Amino acid sequence: MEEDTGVLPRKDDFSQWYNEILWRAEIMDVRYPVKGLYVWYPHGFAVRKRAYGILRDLMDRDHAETMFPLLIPETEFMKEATHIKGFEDEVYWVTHGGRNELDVPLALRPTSETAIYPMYSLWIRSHTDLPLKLYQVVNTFRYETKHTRPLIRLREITSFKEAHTVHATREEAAAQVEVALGLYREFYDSLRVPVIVSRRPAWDKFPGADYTIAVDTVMPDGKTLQIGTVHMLGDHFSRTYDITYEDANGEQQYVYQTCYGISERSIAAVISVHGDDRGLVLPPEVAPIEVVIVPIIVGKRRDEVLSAASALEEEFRKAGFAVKLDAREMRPGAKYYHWEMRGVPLRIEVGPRDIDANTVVAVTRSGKKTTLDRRGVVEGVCSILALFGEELSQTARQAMAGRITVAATLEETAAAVKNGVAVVHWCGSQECAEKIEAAVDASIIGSDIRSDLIAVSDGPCVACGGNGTSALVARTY
RNA sequence: GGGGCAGUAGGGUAGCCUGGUCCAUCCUAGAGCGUUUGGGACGCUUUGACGGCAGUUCGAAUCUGCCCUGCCCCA
Repeated sequence: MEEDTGVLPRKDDFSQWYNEILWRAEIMDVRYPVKGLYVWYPHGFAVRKRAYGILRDLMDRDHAETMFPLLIPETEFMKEATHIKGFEDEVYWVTHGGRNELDVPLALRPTSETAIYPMYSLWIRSHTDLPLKLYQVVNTFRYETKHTRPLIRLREITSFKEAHTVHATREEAAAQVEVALGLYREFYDSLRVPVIVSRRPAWDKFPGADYTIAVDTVMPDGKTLQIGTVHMLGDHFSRTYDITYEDANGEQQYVYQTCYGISERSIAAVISVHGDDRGLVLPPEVAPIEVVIVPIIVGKRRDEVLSAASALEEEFRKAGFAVKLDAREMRPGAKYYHWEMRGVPLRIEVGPRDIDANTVVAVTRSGKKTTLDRRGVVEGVCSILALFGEELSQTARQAMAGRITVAATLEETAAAVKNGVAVVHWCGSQECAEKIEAAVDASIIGSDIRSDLIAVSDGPCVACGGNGTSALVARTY
């Protein structure tokens, strides 16, 4: 007997599952012949489009969208020392125009600080120009030497949403960090992806930042995935790029800056957190098709069923749903599997029995079956989808909660990180961090934890016994 | 960064060590025709490949070299 799950590996085998679902659900094609660059299938890109629509709407509340060039002259790129150190090993350089060598090599942006800030220096004159909050959604390039992986570790990040804000004071900039974190929380709430927010250790912060606060989620194999970062840049870059404003007293002052970003790792998170053995499970908010209508065509009532299905489609379309009528010449079961693999949240079935009874059958991606009265079907579907989204949030949240373990000893920590995230007490020293990391084969990913799933407390450092406070230890992507 | 395994049609595999035929093979793959359709339909016909570049050879999926790509494990 063939298994009904088809050929998708079980999600328990997460790595295999992830590799396969990407092409079976038509998210990414890995066969592009350059390492670390992958192709978005239209369906994957449609998910991206909706997710980034949400992100843009959030940013547009008080940021303006812009677009800076991909190429950065070496002379600008090399100005900020710590920033360069963080990126120089993974920068692609354009050295030729045609056959001629360029006088000044051009970097493909690994991130855009060095492209944007020289322009900020020109644009910002007075305190009335502040605050300035811009963002762009662009591709960036990093010559990754580690194992590349679609959507997760890329040489071309195709979907980097980066925001760059400028403020008159350090306090304002610090406040903006909190605003950004709030936006990112909202974004991931919409994607139904639970997150943990924490401050990265000093050695793991963004090159050139005062501090970095990261947004992580936990993948099904227990490793954490960083899916957003917010950086307090202080005045490091403004001193390097000479970004100053004239204050109310007529004095020149350096500005304070922040930057923060989200990439297509957000899509990897949606896929991985919600997907199951049958394929993708998409929250209605990001599903390119929210409702698929499958007509149950039986012999002589074919035309009758098809026109009933078309009428339904039209009704959903008018109500604003992303709806698809699947009128292909296939058996209904084959269509169910097809759309389940692609993550469609709700399937509507209409057949002769429904026409006779004046009903339709609605089945969610989680398998919940409801018979709806044909009249008021749109309202019925609305509430089913809203509930389905809520359930995704709850399920994902519980799954993440189950992967967080408080650990009091190194042995407990080592056991905890095999399943997910360990919460330990840590004194904050790099020496102890290294001890812990060596002992448990995982990394300190952050302290100053902000998560309603984690109670923060003080206690003896798990490595040295000195005064410590809660920190996260995990294996990471 | 280190190590290993692998690339054969849309997908999965055999063949390779030991070079050669008339034909690879399976599929939830493609095209066509017919009968079907409330959880992956069936029959018949048919299409299509050896990752790339060079080399050895009368002849290369198979041998040699280089390159590219993917996956797994370790740092």
